[in-house]
Amino acid sequence: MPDPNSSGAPTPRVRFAPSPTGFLHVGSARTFIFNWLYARHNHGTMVLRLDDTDVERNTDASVQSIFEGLRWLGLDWDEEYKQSERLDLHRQAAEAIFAKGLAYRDFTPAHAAPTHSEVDDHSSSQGAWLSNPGMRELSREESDRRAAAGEPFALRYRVPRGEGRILQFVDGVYGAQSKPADEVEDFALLRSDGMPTYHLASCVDDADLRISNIIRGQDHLTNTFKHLLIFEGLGAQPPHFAHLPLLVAPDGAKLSKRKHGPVVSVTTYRDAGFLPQAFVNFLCLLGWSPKNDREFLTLDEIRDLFTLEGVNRANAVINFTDEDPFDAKAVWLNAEHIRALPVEELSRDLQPFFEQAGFNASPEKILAVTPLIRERIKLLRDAVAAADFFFLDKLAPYDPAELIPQKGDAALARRVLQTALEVLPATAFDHDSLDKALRDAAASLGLKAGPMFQPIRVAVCGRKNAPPLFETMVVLGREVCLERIRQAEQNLQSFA
RNA sequence: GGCGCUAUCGUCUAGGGGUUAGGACGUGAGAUUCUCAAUCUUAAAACCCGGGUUCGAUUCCCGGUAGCGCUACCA
Repeated sequence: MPDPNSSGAPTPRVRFAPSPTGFLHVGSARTFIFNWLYARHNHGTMVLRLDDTDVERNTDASVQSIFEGLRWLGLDWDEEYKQSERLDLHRQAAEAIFAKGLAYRDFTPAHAAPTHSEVDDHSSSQGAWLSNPGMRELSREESDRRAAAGEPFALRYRVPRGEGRILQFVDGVYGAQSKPADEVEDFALLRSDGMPTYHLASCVDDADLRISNIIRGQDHLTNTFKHLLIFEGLGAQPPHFAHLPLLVAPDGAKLSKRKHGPVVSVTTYRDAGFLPQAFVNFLCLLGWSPKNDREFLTLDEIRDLFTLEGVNRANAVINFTDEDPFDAKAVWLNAEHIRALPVEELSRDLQPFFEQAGFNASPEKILAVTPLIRERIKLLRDAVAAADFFFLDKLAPYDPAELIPQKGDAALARRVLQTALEVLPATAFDHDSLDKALRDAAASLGLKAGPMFQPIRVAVCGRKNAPPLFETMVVLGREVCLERIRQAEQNLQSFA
């Protein structure tokens, strides 16, 4: 294994190991991002591993969705594995642990063991469940005999008892962690159908793939003690662990598809017109800080600044409501990234949104429109509503009263439009010429800019709020502008 | 129930034994422009509670409370 570093220090290997039981979750995406940042910051290797040992819940659609999400984020990885293709390895490992006497067969029928809720119900019961009665003590002979007879069993780790053994590790985020082995239950390694559990498969693969740093959600913090035991059973050096604070909903609950809907899926952000770099920027700021008051950051900057020391320990709330599904800060960051994008690039990103809206939008036209709307949109999809009048052949119907400026009446509005109609045919359609011609016209009418431009703006755009008038007229062209102003003038006639 | 983790403005966070507790989003007010947006200025807004330690705690320690996690033959 060649080391690209000249320093001689081993290069870290990290992994992102999603289980394909649903779409790519924003929490998973963040875990992926943090792993990526750690890997790339340290010139290490990023491994993607599909943890698909739960045959019941895995789906191909989910695998597709996860890849789709990851590809959208624009972050790469170096190696790729599927846990389901490594079953033999897991079983061999289980066999080896069993052979060392570090695991035992538990013939208790599945579901016969007390569940969590049952333990809760029996408020009289003290402490945690540690093992099923009798199973740990079964003699090897009897165990072998029952197994040979075909009786189903789960394989459980024989957690050291009564030795006063303290399990410990130093977490990259949470610091020194320790727990008496006596408080760790005899967790399962193999299910009664012979399939490895998450704990086993995960550790075996981490060991086999020589993962040096495990960066994952804090929900695994206490599981780590079990994992330490498995690595020990494997005779492998445990990797370094770092746990990330969880992303939670505004009500403090863990994000879930069932409870919170599509806002937990990264494709929802993509479809709404988030830029991947903005989304990544936002997610990084949830639980991590560069500690220098900077918030708008490029991927390169984040990668350079990223350290585990900058990771926070408290859960982070991602804000959303039914009316407003996106965190305001995410939206703001997106607007910032939109404005930071070169016009050509932004206009390319906008194309699919215009197409989806059914507009006849050529790349040239979009390129011309982009600078006019780029400061007026927060999400890419906002462009459709912001720029519709550039692409529509016929303006959507609007209230002619809109044409009348603040302090004025229909007669004034008509005079403005008529004047524009007289002046425009002889005016060159560039910014400066329009500016001069229209301002001169306003002066001749004894009007200020506001009352002069407003009727024209509404006539041309079909609404009061729009991009700057002259730029807009240039893009629209003389014919369209004249036509729309004529139309507006007529609307006003019938209105008065 | 047991074990663990966490606790600074509404939210994301910086800070740390003595600070006017800093920044950002959002919100209010104002400035500016042909509207909107952007931009600028500005305002309101926080150290969970109780005990220690200390000359002095928001910061360190302990306890409480709350939230979250684990406590599955889910991951």
